Amino acid sequence: MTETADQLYVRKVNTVIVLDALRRMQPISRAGLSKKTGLNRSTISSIIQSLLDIHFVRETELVMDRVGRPAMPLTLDPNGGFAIGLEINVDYVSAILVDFNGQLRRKLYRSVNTNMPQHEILMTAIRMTTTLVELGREQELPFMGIGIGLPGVVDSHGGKLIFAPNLGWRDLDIGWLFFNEFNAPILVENEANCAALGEYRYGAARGVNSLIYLSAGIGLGGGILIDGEVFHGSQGFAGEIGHMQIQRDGIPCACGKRGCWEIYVSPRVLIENVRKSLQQGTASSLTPLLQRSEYALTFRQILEAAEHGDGLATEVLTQLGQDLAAGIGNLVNIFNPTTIVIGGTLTQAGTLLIPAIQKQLPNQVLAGEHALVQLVPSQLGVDACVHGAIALVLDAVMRDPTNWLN
Amino acid sequence: MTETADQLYVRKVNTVIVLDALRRMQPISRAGLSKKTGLNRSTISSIIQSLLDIHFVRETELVMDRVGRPAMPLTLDPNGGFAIGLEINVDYVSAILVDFNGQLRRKLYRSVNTNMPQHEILMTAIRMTTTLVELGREQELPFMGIGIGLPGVVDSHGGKLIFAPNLGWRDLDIGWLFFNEFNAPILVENEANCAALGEYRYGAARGVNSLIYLSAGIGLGGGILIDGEVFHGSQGFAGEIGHMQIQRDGIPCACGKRGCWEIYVSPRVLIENVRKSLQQGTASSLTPLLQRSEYALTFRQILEAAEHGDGLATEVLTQLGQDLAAGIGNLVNIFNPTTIVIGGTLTQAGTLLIPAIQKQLPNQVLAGEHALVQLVPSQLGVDACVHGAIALVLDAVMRDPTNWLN
DNA sequence: GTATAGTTTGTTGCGGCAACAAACAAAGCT
DNA sequence: AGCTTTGTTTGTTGCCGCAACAAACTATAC
Repeated sequence: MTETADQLYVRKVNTVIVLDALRRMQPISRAGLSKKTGLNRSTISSIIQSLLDIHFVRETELVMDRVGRPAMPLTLDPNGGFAIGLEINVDYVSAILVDFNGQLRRKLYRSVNTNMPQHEILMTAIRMTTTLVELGREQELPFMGIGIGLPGVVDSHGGKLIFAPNLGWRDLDIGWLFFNEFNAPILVENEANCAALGEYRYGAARGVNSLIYLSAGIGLGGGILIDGEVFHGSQGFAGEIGHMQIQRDGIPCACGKRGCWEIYVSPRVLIENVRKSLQQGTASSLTPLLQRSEYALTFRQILEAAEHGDGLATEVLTQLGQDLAAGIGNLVNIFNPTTIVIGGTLTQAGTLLIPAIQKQLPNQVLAGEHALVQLVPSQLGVDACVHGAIALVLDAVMRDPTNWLN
Repeated sequence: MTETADQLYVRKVNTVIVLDALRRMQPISRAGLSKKTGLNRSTISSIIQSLLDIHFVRETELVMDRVGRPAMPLTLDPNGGFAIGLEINVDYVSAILVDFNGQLRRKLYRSVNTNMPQHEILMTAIRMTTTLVELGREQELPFMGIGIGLPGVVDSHGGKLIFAPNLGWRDLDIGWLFFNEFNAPILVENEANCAALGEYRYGAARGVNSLIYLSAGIGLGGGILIDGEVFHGSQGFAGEIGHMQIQRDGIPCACGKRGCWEIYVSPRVLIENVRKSLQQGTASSLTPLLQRSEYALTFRQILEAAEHGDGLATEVLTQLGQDLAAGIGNLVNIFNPTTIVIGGTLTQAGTLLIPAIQKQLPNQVLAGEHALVQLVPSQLGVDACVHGAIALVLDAVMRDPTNWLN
């Protein structure tokens, strides 16, 4: 049974249109909103009045720069409420408090590791969230909800974590857990999807409503946005682009297949390969680093070596670029997105790799130059996920403000 | 500027809901519609009256099978209008006339070939369409539009063909051409997308609103439906799954890359491979066929040979199954669709290959058994495209009946 | 066989609500 | 003073939900 329409529905639709226009074009006057949305001035006035009543919108200072009666600019009211964005990842938990107008108010960060038992990590996350909730309450702001980003397969509709291989977690009803604790809307989403949403709302792909976020670190995750909405597939398992097979008889992957994309482009695997080459005696400026400590080699060091002309580093990174281009080409052929955001550890390689891949792409894509894709490095970095989590909460409120009116 | 809501919009939304419910559940009474949609009986009565007026709906015979006042069953009225579905392909042009209730009234088919100049093929298509339009007009039905399916990259928004490699056509404003000729709505779409829509509305995947249609013949095309809508990507180039690279150092493809999926699974390439093996003297029950004529070998013959236990045919088809499974696995990891429809020439291999692939898929998919995908052979065969073209037209009318009311 | 009760369908009139149009007040600019 | 633009007020229009009602049938008792 699809949602039927009546007067209440009309009001809701128009309120959402006004809120969205306001968010994107603030500050803007009632008359301006009327022009932008096509709604009558009197209608705008009425809707704005409802939004003023609940502190979703506030008036600022009259501006008298033109002929005619001066306009009263409106903005989203920071005092409308607050949302919390939370990311539980393999080596850290991060949480932020953001007000209704999208301003960051507080940020918390704690290191964790996979040796810690599940409940300890969860308790850490809950404590951090509690701190932020109390902070928001002190400022007398309504609490709008918590967005949670997790590194695994998520049933975002049911608010459950299905499987997080790198955490070693399985079948955890985290939505229920947090709802019991905080009694507010809880929105759970895959980490890469969150990051995609974050870059779309506040980062490198602002306003680009068809994008793919590549989250390369330990594995290779993908967040897909179509029409500004996270793409889940029919059961919520979409976006596992890291295990796209690009070499049928390739290197075995932990997933059981061979030649998965992530084996060729994951920074972790790349570091491993460099280490092996060094141990086999390949000459490189990186050799001393490895001798100093077993775990010294980082992706950044390899990058710097390449920038200084090191042969091994350059070779490995060139190969990485080609492997990245192959997979990205496949994605473009399949999705034809406007933008691809390179996130995770790979972001660091942005300036070095992106131009090379960008140049190579037309050869990888059937539509050639027609299918213009913009490759950009992540702008929010590790914060992309928590900001996306915030967007989950605020979007939900903006899309259905009914519960908040009156 | 998003579409704002007012009373007219309310009426439109509810009319669409009623039409859709009616299409799916006909015959159904006003009271039944009220229960199914949640709209009040009086509202349903009012909307149905408008639809009766324009012959979109008709009343049938009272049924008196239960207690209470007998119900008046309603159906879509075939006399509401007619649509034409057209497919211009490499070796044939096909056109059908269908009434508003989806009933096939007439079907035309003509062989063409790539030696014919573009304008001759177009004239053939226009003549066939003219015949059908006249037929519809004779029956005094309103003309609702023409859907056109083409084997190439299409700008469906602008109604233009961008590039059709197998036809050798490029930059053809076919929407404008047909609009000038017939002065009715013209909807242009890629052939595989049309077929996907056809199977979704009338064929093997009825009601499954997340599906991928694999159109394997000369190349390998893909039609993607998300939420029952054709997925175009940001510029309309999405769905080129045939040129997904599954073997980075694989066989060179006509597109310039190596190891594209379609080289491994296209029936045409498969036949070529069998022919080469035979010429190199591999023992097989197919050898006599090849000796009879250079062009005798068909996909069906290879299938039949395999069914009779021929070694070469079995080997080649087993390999095909594995290659299909690899690409399908990638697609499932990326899209997690409910259903994948195997169309084109490959349909014939359905009973032989599908069980094998289905069994192998959990190994190819990260979510394993969780991501349930149903593989089914095409039901409409070569007619899938024209039926999808019809759906394009009828869906457009059903989604915005405003122009037809009054 | 007839009368009465009960059920379901579809229609009608009314109230409420939201958007729109038009008229108007406010407050500046030229 | 006239013009321009903003925002409010008032009256109108159209649609949906609600509740009452008529219509038309079945069920059941006598």
